[in-house]
Amino acid sequence: MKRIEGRIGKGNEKASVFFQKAYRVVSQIPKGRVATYGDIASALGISGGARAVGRAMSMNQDTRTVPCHRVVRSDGHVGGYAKGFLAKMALLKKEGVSVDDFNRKIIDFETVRFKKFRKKSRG
DNA sequence: TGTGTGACAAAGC
DNA sequence: AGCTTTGCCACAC
Repeated sequence: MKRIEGRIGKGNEKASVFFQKAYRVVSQIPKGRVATYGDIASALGISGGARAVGRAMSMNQDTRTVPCHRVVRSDGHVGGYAKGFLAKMALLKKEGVSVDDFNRKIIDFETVRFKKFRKKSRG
């Protein structure tokens, strides 16, 4: 966990353990795939704590350490982004995820949806 | 200890 | 199909 711990320290020293775990789960999302806040929360062990996850994402300023842009809403909406949903859609499209610029929603959401999270990074 | 907030989620109209 | 309301969690004051 120290790996991320150091990264988070980059202006986010207030990050709690819960946040660090959230970042770790999000970082598990492979390229070209997306996940929902609820799934992230569930992976962390808190079902219904989607909002808490959202907070963790918002708190994260290092978009390079954590691919928070791969986290979208359960309804397929791209959701928000520290840099703006525009940047979020751009990143997703660059990775191969089809996004609707008009409705700002993920195309084939259920297809690119990644929910094969693991509780421990040890595999 | 209690209240307010936020990149959410599900239900109701 | 779209908006509004309520519920949830963890954090900050």
